[in-house]
Amino acid sequence: MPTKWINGKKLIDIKTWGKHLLFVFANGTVRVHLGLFGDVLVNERKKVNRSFFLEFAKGEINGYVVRAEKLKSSLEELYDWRIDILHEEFDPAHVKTLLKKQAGKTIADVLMDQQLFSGVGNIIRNEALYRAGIHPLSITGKIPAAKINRLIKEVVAHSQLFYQQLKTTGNPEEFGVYQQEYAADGSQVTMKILPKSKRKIFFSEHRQQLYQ
DNA sequence: GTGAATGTTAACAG
DNA sequence: CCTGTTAACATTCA
Repeated sequence: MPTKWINGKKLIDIKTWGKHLLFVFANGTVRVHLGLFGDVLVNERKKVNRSFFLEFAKGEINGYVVRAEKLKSSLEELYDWRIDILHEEFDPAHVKTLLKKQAGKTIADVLMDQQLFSGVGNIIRNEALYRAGIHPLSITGKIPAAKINRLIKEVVAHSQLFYQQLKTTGNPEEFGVYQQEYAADGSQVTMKILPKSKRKIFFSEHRQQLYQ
């Protein structure tokens, strides 16, 4: 990534939007995405080459196996914080209006759509659906409103929990359904590989209702 | 050594 | 042109 434009500029702010990590400078913003294997370390280095770094008078930020690029437009233009599941501006009502346009898709696909639920990944998808009692292959438009409300609540609650666990212990606690043989309630877990994304979904036939 | 894993996107096929 | 599929990226752990 060309970094000349940052040289000598002051880092004003660090923001996040879903899985995007944003370093804000007066003359532009750098977006860093960790993908599957990425790491960002502060005042620490690994042996392998950094794919991104910021060096300050005191201290440095190092990115490994990350994609970094300068944003082509302003933050306001690119990011709507009403759909960022960990942001204070997260707006369930707004998300629900967006959901109406996705009525025909499965809820598993919709949950991973970063333009609806920015920040949801495969673990949170599986865990939130289990907690909400919704089968991942349910058709979004067929799910009762109360269940959708519950799901949105669980998405936020689980991502907050996940974040706290990673922050304190560095590891997620035991999952309720993800990569489990038996779910938290003791019921048998089924695993399926989604056709398009090839990602694995885990669910309990017993506890998660299929709406179709 | 093998395979799979918290993700996204470019390239390609039809 | 639109939709869907595959490959690529490159690391760590079991």
